[in-house]
Amino acid sequence: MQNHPHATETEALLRFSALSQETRLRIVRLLVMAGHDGMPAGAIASELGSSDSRLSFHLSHLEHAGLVQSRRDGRSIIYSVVFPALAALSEFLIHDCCRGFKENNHAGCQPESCD
Amino acid sequence: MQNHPHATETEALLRFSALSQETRLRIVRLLVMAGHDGMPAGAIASELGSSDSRLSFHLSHLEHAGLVQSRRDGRSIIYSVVFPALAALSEFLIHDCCRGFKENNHAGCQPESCD
DNA sequence: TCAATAATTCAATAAATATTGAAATATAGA
DNA sequence: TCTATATTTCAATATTTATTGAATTATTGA
Repeated sequence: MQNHPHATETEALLRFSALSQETRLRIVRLLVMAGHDGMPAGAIASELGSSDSRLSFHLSHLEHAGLVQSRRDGRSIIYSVVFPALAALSEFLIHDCCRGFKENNHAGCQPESCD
Repeated sequence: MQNHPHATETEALLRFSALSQETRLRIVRLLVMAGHDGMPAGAIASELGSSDSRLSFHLSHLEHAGLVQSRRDGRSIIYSVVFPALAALSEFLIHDCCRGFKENNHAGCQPESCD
């Protein structure tokens, strides 16, 4: 991963791009629910009704973007979500919210806070 | 906008897709900093060093996705960010975090919270 | 080692998205 | 009304991204 508390622009682009595809967005949401245990690729495929090769393509896309990680367990490859990457993504978006007037409250920046 | 506290999947896809382009991501970040005052299209274009027609294309893409809104002020069209749409996007991602065990703490779901 | 299971890779094709510059629309002020 | 300013629209082209199914790699247990 990274040292930075905020993702770089390139990372953020890669990650938003990864999330902008139906199957991949569903994978991430499924894995968020699965928590740190994760799920084997095959289970994700059958849950989402996708072919193995299609899933594999999307999983490696997500992994390349740093949004999910994988580990082998026997014949299965278990995928799980990288929570800090998701958190960094919202941070990146709301960075310096409203001209930085609320510098200590980025994550919670609300429209009414910006008056 | 919407009644739902969480964006629908279709909305989320549209929004992530809108954010997965360099110029558009920069526009959103610029507008987040500008706060509720917003910025005229031309000022955004010169700030980002983009042609007018390119900016216009990306701004209408963002507006269609519900991430920015526009109002006319004289000859200028002022764009500003739709903060609730940004907030709903992270909510959508982290929805039912870790099998919903932490149902009252979605936004703050951390990897170590999921054990 | 052999057969079965789990997942990935590859190449061809299909589909979606971005860029460019010229033309069009809308507003403001002289 | 005329001209300048601000922005959008359009069509052609270029680029990126997704899908499919067959072939490949890796692991397990008999």
